[in-house]
Amino acid sequence: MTRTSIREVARRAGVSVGTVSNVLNRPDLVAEATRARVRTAIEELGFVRNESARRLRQGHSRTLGVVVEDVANPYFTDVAKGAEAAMNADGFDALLCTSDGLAGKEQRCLEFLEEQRVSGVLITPVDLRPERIARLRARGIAVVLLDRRDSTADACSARVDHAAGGEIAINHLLALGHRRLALVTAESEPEPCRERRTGAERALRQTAEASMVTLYQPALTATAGQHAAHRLLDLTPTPSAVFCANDLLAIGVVNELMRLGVKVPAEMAVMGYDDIEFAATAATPLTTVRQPRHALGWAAAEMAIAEATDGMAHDHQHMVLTPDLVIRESA
Amino acid sequence: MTRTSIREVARRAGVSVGTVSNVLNRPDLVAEATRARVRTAIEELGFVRNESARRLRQGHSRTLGVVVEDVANPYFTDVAKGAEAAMNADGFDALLCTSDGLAGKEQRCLEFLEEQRVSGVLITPVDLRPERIARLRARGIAVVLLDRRDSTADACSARVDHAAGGEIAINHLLALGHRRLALVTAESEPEPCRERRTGAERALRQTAEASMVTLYQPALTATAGQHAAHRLLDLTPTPSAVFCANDLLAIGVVNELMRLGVKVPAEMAVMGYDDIEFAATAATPLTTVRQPRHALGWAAAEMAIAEATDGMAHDHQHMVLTPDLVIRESA
DNA sequence: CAATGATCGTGAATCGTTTCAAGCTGTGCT
DNA sequence: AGCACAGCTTGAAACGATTCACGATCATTG
Repeated sequence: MTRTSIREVARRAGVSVGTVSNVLNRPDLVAEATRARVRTAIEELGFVRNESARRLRQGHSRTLGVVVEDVANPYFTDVAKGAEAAMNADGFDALLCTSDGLAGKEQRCLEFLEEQRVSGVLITPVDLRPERIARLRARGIAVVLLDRRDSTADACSARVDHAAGGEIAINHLLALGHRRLALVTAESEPEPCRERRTGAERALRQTAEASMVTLYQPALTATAGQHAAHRLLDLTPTPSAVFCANDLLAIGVVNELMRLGVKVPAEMAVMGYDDIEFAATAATPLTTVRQPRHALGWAAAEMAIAEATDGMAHDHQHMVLTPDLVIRESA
Repeated sequence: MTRTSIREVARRAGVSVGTVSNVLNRPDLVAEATRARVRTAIEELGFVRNESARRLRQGHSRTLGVVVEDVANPYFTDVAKGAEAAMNADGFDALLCTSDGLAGKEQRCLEFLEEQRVSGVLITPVDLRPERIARLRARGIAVVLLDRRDSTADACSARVDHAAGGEIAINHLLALGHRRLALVTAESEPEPCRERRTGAERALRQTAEASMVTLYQPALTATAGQHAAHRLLDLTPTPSAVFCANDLLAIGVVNELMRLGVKVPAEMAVMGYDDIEFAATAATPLTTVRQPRHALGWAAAEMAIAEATDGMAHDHQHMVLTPDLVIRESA
């Protein structure tokens, strides 16, 4: 409980507090000998600087918040990891928060981050209205929207071109000769999923005799995918290929089809979207559209840091990364 | 950038700063009318209290750190979620950090948390020596070891009885009539995995004619499981049942076996350990040993909060939760 | 009416840093 | 010697909250 402050260190090293602070922050200003003396004092006392005091004095922190929809979702954790790596590389710390897809919790996360006086926030918004973004920015907090297009918003954004991703997927299936297609997505169609569908529909229009039926499931989970498999088989005519809005759904579909004795891809081709770790190791390794998750997080973090550093003189950037096709065995 | 402080709020509401602080922290001490006036001032100015100043003054924070080995691992995120839920319920905030299994990063996480003056830390230690624990506790930081037995350590701990889990798994396989067993685990056998093996071996000894060969894989991943599948088939005699140290491995094994045309569980039964979300939706739904992850995190958080609150008068607790068998189809 | 409490508010001290103007040395130059 | 200057160091003033001893007000009561 011995609260060791910079003051004790100073006394022990026989210098002033200002000097200790300099050793900590601008060591080059301090003479070699003094520096060493202070360093050993710090060591001996086991001093750890009080970040709160530091922040209070400086008025801001080298800390950025990352608000994701669900920490238990590998997609988000990969993005978060990319973001954290970029932040660490620039000497920033990351504060990871989950909104659990709840507007209320998202709100609480943002308040928490505001109280911490973070200098920026990366967020996959569940219910972030323009005025809330404006409020954050008015406080001098850089905001980068993750994976949301909302270009009207007064903030930077980093996203993946999901429409292109949807096109890529459908074009692949069409190239394989499939004409009766199905799309499985979620009822509460999140923006990225809608874009994928838009891209898919756009690609479909290029080929006259191709058709696509859309199935809405309650969630983007493997369980939902399993149910979708049954609905797919009930369809007449049965589609020969399915594009799932994410890998979780696709894995559920593939596994359930295999259980039901339907051969993938011979009797039904299945494509996913995301390329999560499991995609490679599904019952039938999943052909999917890879999102550059780590790169997305990294880029977003860099943008936030740039905005936080530039201060006022800042033009919002809208970065768009393009996903790519990963061909495995399911299609 | 308008840094609104309690001072501006006070001026606007025509009261002293002390009163504003009281409205924030002990509203019952403030007369109805004043309270309302202050509240609207806060609202109008969009005031958000500066947590750093608060912490600095109070000397501690209602914040706990959670250091996990890998945020991208659903097991840890589930535990973390349980912990966060418990903390929020008690008005604490959680700071989630990843050590990525690296001693160096773990060290950095702990320093970060110390600088934040958290009042407690839940940690799945990768390389946490007693002196480091002592150091944390000397600073008045409660420490709860997650999922590590190390009862010699001067800290609370919350863990799952993995030996019991191992026994449960093997007993289930034995009860099904299997006699030639295999165990797949990781080369760098983490403590929980070693315990599972110990329990498995203990259970095995009860049945005279049963044998078990142990396969070490480079990691606890689905990919490693796929490789393991091949090694299993190369064994003579081929085992009739496999117990994998975690579900990821088991999923890899199941999927690869299915690909190779080996029927699960008819030709080879497979059991996992953890009961992650995917376990239920694997090619063959996985029979596994469920760990009470959420409860583990919750319990650990409660212990940390208790220790942080009790202060000195505190006896370390060692909580042990028992896992249970989840029978699906793979065994 | 004076004394007693209860109820509210006040304002200064404090937490541990960072920052910066100013001071102190010692060296080199004229 | 006198001066300029660089290199170090100092010490006090912030930062924005909380806390607490102390006033102020007012109703109650003997």
